[in-house]
Amino acid sequence: MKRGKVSNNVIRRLPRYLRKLDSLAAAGVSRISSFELGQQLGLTPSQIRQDFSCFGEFGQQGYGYNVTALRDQIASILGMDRGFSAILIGVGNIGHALMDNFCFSDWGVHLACAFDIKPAIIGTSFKGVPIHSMDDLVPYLRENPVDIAVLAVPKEAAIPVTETLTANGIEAIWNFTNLELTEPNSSTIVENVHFSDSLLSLSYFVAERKDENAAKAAKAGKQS
Amino acid sequence: MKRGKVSNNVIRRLPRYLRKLDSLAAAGVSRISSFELGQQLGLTPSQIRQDFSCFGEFGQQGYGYNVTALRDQIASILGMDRGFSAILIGVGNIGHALMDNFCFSDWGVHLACAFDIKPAIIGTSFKGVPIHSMDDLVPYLRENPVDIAVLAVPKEAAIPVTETLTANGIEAIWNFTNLELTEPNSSTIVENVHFSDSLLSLSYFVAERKDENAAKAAKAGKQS
DNA sequence: TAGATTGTTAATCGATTAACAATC
DNA sequence: TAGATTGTTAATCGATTAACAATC
Repeated sequence: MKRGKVSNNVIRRLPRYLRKLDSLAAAGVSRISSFELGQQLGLTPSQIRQDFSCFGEFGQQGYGYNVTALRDQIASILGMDRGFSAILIGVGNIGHALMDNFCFSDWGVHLACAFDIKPAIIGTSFKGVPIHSMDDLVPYLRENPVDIAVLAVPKEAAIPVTETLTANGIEAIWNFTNLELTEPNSSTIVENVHFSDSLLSLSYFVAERKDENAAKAAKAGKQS
Repeated sequence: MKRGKVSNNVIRRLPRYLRKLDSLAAAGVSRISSFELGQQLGLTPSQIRQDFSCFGEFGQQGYGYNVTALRDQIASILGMDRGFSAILIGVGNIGHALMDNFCFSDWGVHLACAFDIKPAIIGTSFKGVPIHSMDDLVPYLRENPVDIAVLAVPKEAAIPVTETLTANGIEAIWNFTNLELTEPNSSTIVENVHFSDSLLSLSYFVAERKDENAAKAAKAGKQS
């Protein structure tokens, strides 16, 4: 597959394309043009065609794109067909919520097992995923190929656990702690899910909206 | 406060600045230059100064920035000092995890109460946050100012609940469902936390890394 | 065929980086 | 004061949009 230097912006749009195409397919739509797709996603047709052209030629002149074929191409670009394996570190609230609600297999990722320190849950399994002791983490990593570690431990444990993971060959971390794990010197791939960053962005937009409304009200008051 | 058209990129960096400044303050650092801050965040000093200059002049020539003063400025820009109120809709796994782990007040947001349909938890409270019946949602919205609705319901309920919220004056939604709520025609502010998008981006980078390594290995093999 | 729509090249726009006078 | 570092203007770089020949 063609995969020259692709910008981060493009990569971040791919999952949105995938979701949209999934829902189009579910709705029985079999073909779509970049124009129509752009309408539905709030993007320009040009941008959509540019984005796809980073990876190949998936459309047909005069016709557009086959929805399921395009979906499968994007799924493949995203690595969904590679059977990546993941382990979950930390079965607290957020870890448990992931095991319970988040269907890893929908996104082509196999959640092999989880690790925790709580004796009450060690040795049990949840939805078919066994929960091991943290003591077994290093031996496990030595014997099993793991592509992605899902980090959902309390923040006190984040740094030492991360060190253990990287020291034992983990190259990608899906980080649910509020800490910035990305170290400039490390080559580990880190994807952060920072709830607080997200909430604060929202808070910014709410504040902005309120200021605008207040300004409008003040102006209207002055005129009357 | 100065707040002309600020680009989305800048807004998304603000929470990172805040976190870094918080941790610098916690470490006892009282002043920092844009150069040093850039080093620690992987940004250029120019970009940092440009970003701040969207909102005012927070530094001092020859000195740099006072860490706590700058932190407070950014907190204010993000609306953390406005006492925004939030309600949580849906106390399932993810909703419960938020109530348990996520400290809304750390980010200046007051979580007033939660709503659910499960009789077993209606009327109880968790960590001081009362859980009401969904039947009480509309009356509640009529009588209480709510800035942000945190949407953590199962995806089947997402659309009708969203309609109820917007019909009753909610202007901002923090969306934890996997659905795209952003409708082009609606003026509601929506901030999505799409776990799947995040995982798929990570998956992309892992796939890319593996391809690179494979290409390197193939090349090395050919040479030997 | 004629109409539609792609993939790609060129033009525009916006964001990042560099440079520097102002000044603490 | 001299050195350091800001805020801002100018230059560069990259991403988005527009245009269009190719072609289904």
